[in-house]
Amino acid sequence: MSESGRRRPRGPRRALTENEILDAALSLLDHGPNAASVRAIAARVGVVPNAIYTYFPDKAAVVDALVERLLGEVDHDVFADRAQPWRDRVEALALELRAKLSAHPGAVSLMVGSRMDGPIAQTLTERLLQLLADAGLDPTDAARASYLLFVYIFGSLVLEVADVQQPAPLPAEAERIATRQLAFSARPPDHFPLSAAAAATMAGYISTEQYLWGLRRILDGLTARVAMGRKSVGSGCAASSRPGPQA
Amino acid sequence: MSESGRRRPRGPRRALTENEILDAALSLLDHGPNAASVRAIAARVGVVPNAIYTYFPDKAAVVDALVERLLGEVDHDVFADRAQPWRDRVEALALELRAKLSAHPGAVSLMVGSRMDGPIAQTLTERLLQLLADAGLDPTDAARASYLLFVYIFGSLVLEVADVQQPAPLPAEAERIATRQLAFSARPPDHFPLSAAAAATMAGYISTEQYLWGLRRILDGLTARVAMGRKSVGSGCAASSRPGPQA
DNA sequence: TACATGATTTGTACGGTGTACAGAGAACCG
DNA sequence: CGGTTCTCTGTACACCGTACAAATCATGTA
Repeated sequence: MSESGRRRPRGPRRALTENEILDAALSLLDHGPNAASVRAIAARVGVVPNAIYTYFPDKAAVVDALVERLLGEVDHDVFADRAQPWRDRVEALALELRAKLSAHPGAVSLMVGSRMDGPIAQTLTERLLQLLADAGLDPTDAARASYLLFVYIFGSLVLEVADVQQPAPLPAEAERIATRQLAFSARPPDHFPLSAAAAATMAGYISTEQYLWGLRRILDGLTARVAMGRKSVGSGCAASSRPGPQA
Repeated sequence: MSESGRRRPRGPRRALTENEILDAALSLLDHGPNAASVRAIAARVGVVPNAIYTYFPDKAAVVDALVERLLGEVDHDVFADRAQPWRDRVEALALELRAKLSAHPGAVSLMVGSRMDGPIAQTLTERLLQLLADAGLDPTDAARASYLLFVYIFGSLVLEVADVQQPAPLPAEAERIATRQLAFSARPPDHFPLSAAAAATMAGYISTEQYLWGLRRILDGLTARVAMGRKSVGSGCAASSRPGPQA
């Protein structure tokens, strides 16, 4: 509606688009969270630093837009498919978010402190609420549960990228686990017997397996609440043909 | 043991202690996460900036020490009391951590990216593992559960401090809720009906009540797993492969 | 007592950051 | 055409973390 009467603005044509700037920022972020300075971005797209401020009011706006763009890349296919079991849908969303965001560790570091309340984030929230309603949660519980899931997903990501200080893209999962394994077993075992004993598991903290384990415990907690009260959500055990969580 | 043979080092007496530096940093952090620059800290304690580097190798070390100190302030009374019900102990820890850390929002922002693997953090982990063992979890599950809880507690804190961009100490909880309430209800309700309907609950996201609600769902999830015999756990039997008709 | 030693503190300096501000140039309008 | 309005450039400022060398000082030893 406000699109139709669009006329070219007064000045010269812009040399860039917002997306080119975000592209540059994103690729720079793979060299560390601090690598995406305004100057570096500008150099990357071939303008002087201050030209960036014609596209975004300040750097925070660049970060916000970047986060929105990454969120926009998540695949809604399974997540939004109300014919699928709801647990599978949550897992699909969680895995998608992790995949899309942890592919750019620097961006995750930056998004801490971002408000994440753009339209795409809102859409994701809305869909998640829908999903939880499908699962039988009343609106209040659905709202609380959506925040709980958000905290879990986001918290996992933050801790995961904090774990590696490397600028480069995250090393392979197996390698990171081995590194942590070493670090843990180097700790004095007499002072922390349980930690030492759990070293193997703890070394594997940062892994898709642990991520899903935690997510499933949360879903169990939400399910338990539904099962024992509220509506009697009839029958249909999802039983997702997934392999048992035991490794 | 290595303390006994301690002799004064060669040079002049140090003008400060590490703790004074941390005090200064902590009080500066109440004016925003960026307010605790090396220069500002130095000015606060009355030395030239570079003097700080005699006490800490770099700024990251200051942050690490600060985080350790905050963690050291948590009260272990209930948390470590094995006579108490284990859920109460977890809640006590969670509330203590939130209280101690969210009292300094700037510090929370800084601790993102900190490794949090100092001796005090280790002690907390060890105690948490002990607690979960008391709850009946086998060592592997206890390790996973401890990380899950850590993610939840830490993620909640990060999102909470990100929610207010204010430098000052966090406003009262009621006030923050009211502000969010307003912001939410300003969103177009036609595009996000569920979000709009859940606005009241969502405005209250950031609250002790929501914090405990989520924590209890997680504990429920862990408990369910213990209750039904941990090996064979299929999944919480989740229902709803067929969503109800459109809302 | 005198001196060498070594840690502490200072001063200066470098390269980096985000961004405010003034001006040059290009595209549109009347 | 002149005027308006936008984009991009150049310069500049205040701040950041910290490397480096010189100055200061309390000690251990001669």
